[in-house]
Amino acid sequence: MIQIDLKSRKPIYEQVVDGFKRLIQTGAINPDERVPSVRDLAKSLLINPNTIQKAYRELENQGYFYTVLGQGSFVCTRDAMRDSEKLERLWKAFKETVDEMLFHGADKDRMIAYIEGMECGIK
Amino acid sequence: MIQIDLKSRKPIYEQVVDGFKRLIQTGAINPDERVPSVRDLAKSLLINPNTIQKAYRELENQGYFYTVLGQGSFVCTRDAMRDSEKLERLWKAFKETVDEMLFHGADKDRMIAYIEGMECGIK
Amino acid sequence: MIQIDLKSRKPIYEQVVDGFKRLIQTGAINPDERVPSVRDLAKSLLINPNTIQKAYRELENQGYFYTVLGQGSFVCTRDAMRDSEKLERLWKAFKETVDEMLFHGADKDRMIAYIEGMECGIK
Amino acid sequence: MIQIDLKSRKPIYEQVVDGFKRLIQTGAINPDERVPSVRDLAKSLLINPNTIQKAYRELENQGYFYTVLGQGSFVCTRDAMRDSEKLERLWKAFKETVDEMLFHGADKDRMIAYIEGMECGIK
DNA sequence: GTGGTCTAGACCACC
DNA sequence: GTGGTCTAGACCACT
Repeated sequence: MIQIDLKSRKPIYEQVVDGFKRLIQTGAINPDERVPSVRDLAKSLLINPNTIQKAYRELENQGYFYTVLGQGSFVCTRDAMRDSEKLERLWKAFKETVDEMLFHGADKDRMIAYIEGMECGIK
Repeated sequence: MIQIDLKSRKPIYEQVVDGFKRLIQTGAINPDERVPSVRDLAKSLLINPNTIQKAYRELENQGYFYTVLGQGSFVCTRDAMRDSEKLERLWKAFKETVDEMLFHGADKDRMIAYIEGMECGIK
Repeated sequence: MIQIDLKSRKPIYEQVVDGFKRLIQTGAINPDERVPSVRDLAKSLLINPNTIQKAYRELENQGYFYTVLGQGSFVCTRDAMRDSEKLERLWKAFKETVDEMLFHGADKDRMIAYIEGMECGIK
Repeated sequence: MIQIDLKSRKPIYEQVVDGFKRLIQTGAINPDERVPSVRDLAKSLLINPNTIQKAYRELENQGYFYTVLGQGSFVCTRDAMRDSEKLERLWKAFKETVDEMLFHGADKDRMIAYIEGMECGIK
């Protein structure tokens, strides 16, 4: 389900976080769906459970997961994830990236095409 | 010239790197123009010279600066900066950001408008 | 009768305990009234009976319930609930909360108004 | 500076968090003041550094601390701490505590007197 | 079974 | 020197 690159400079727990965000965004896992237990995922990824727990905690802080004690972790519903502060940060990153791409000669039309071609995520 | 936010989680040397990229992209400094010496910049930003040194080395590696021994550092010409590998990384970042923004309900039109409104740089 | 939020970080058994305290304080259930059996409540709340059992034991320990073997659990009379130790704990929690609220700019008058507006319970 | 009760049921890292909140609220430490390094505090409290780090990270998430890489952690300015969501949670806790206190016969006037006697924290 | 806490100790990046 | 990451393994609370 999730790919980890041990050689990457990105911390493992962040890779796990980003991996789950992706799965959620693409609809591969749905709201209120249960995610693997900390121990199970740790075992299947050959990673220390503490590292997974850190990732899960981060996902909880960022509003993607919620936890039921003794039962496991679950994906939040989409409205629980709304967060204007988060969008603001994304806008900043978006602008910086776009600026740099255009400076290096990236194709505007291709960029726009990508945006237009994406599903909005709302089904 | 360059703003440093000590409270940011972004390493200072990265802030310096990004700051120079921005100055170059906006045309605030031009190809073959001389940039401040490591010591001077360090003094004016109240930052350890080692940190500036690291930033300059990074800018050299990324093709933005070149150094003439005994003379200082200079901004590269634009063709020297072309780098398909860099563009590829930017595309990846662009797609990830766009995906996450759309998932969180960002406005497509506003994103496209931003891209269209930007100057393409010097042609 | 009692609302359980599985997503809350508060343990379920604590939510049950607090729920009963609330029912007792508001007068929704009265001294010597019988409360549902462990099994019944577990079934109606869709919760493991062990969890309810733990909640009832806690309510007994805190002086809110008493149990008659073979007959079920009942609400204690109010005098049985007096407990200076408990009040002391509440005072500590009260002070801590008030301090933090004031620090974060909460409105004193609104706080006082709330206290004044509350019924003192049965005298 | 901070008292830890190893016997308490409250996790150590939470005790550290609450301890610092208290120091900040009482003005014992001030905005932009540096707090002890993770290692130093761990050594002086005879606690594992990881536990302290967890506490510091929590304080950062809650908006009380900020961190400068390689320099240490610092207390945030008061306006950085404003957070309506936090105040809402505190109000809920306040009401619950007040209700239970009144039910158990606590003295309204003493409660009000406590609130009125407190400094607002704004100096 | 689940997640949560804590320890001991290693290694890295940043300043 | 600073904080950040990761591991290995123990113990506890909740369901």
